[in-house]
Amino acid sequence: MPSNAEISRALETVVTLMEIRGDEHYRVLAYQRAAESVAAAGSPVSDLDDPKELPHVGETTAEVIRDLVADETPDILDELMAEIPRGLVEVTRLPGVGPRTAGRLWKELDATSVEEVAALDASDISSLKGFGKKSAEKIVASAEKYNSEERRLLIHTATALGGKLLDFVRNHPATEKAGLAGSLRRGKETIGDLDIVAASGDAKSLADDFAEAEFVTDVVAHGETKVSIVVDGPDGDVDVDLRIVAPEAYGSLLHHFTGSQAHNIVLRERAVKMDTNISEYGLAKAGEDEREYIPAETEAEIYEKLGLAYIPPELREDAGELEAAEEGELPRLVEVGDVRGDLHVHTNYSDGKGTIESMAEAAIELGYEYLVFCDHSQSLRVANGLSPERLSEKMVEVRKVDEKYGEIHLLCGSEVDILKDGSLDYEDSLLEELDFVVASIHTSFQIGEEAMTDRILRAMNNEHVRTIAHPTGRVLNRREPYEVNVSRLIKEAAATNTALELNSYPDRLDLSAPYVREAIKAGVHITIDTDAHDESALSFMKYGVTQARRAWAGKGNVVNCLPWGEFEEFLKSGK
DNA sequence: GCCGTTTTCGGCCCGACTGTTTTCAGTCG
Repeated sequence: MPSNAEISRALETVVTLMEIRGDEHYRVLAYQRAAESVAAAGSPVSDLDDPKELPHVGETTAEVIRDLVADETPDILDELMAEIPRGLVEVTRLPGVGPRTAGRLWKELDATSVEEVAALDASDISSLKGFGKKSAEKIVASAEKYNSEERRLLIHTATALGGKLLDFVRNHPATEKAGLAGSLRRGKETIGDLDIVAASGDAKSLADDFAEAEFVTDVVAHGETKVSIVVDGPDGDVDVDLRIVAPEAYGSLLHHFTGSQAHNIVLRERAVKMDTNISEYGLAKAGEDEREYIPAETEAEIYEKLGLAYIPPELREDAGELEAAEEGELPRLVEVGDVRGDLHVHTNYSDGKGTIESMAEAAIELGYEYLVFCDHSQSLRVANGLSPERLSEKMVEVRKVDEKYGEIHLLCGSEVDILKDGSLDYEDSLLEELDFVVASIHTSFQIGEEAMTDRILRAMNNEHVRTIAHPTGRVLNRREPYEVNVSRLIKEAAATNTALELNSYPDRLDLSAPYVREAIKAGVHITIDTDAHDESALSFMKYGVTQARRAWAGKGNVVNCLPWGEFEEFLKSGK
């Protein structure tokens, strides 16, 4: 069954091919919005009775989605692919090349792929009407260095890089206020490019100095209020946009550049109905020729003027947040400060670097009330998994160290492997002695969706298993999730009172936010764990919390937000 | 192609920057 992401990507392909063909703008836009709706949907569209339940999906796009769900090629896609070379989709990804340009390169110069564009002579392109020498050379050069491997920044890398660039902007004498916006501020698990917004009475001097800063490797655009540059990231080029407005419009700009685009569009459509236009400069009375914007210094003013509760950045995806804000039904989102403990950390008993003491002391520093040590189980040799004997020894040591610290409760658990047949890597009698059991998969990934799903369901039905760690096994930028039916996992988790983990490691963040949202709707509890293998990784908790916020989670949905007394009850009461 | 607090037809968010242009189309977010 194709995932929402796969369905959305297929719709995006339809969009690009239609654009190249030159279809009517609003028809293309309709498919674009359908693609975004699918991507933002809180549960698999394959589970819906009718895709038309999604916003911006009508009868025509619903039929396309039905075909995609059934793994069939929709007529529109068949038709487009017969007409337009598929390779042109990739050509439109070249910087500065859009569907129009790609279409002309194909029709007038017979180039149907990035490779063929790279092989063109710049003079051939510049001989076409409307192209000059400069743009021709740019197109060929970007095709030559094009790398099809799209690597997005992981959230901790983007946070660090964005912080460094933001420091430069904040330290500039012309800057009054500045911040990070875009998908990083919305907390998306991976980030394509960085957006920085600034308030200044002297935009030009800030823009000029930013374009000439030492970290800049290329200047893509450089105007009075907007600068686009390229910097060196850990995995190659990273695009960065800086946008500057007057201080009194800072809230308007921050909102505009935080997005998402889809959120901004529905918000602005709402504003138009209220006779108001919204832009990065403020709010204006609709219909005026010369719009006079009344700037908003804070984002809150914008929502207030539209009769909406303030919508946190993590929710701005056009996924029902406007309706909830209107009804006053936005959840109070979980915060890092709500977290009382970490239920999944490793020590040097298995493959961690820290000791029981050093991890405990780091957890005390964070103000936690409890910490659960979950080292690997015996069959996971590569991670130095614990034999039953060593696990018993560890249990004794944890109890001993626990007495040493009055500030925190130390518990002994295990991250027990779910074996290929769904049985667990320790006997029940041993699991029973543990305070907390996390179960997860580290081997035999390729057994197919049916077998994988059954395997995990069986583990959930073990009375000692309290949560399933990194339930889909994805490693961002490195490994796709194994094939598994997450909706079935969620239903069984609800039925067996098993929690699901939101693993905070920046390259996992698994479960992903849309699934966590589905789980919460089904009444499943979430554990937000760091899976820390050393003391410093305990701080990854903030990334897990951010994803939980994107999933509309409040602290009531998160097991490890329980204060110690209630968590102790939770442990004792069993499943 | 989608959608409805004037509408089942006629609208559809808003603006910056570039290159090649004498007024704007294309791209991007």
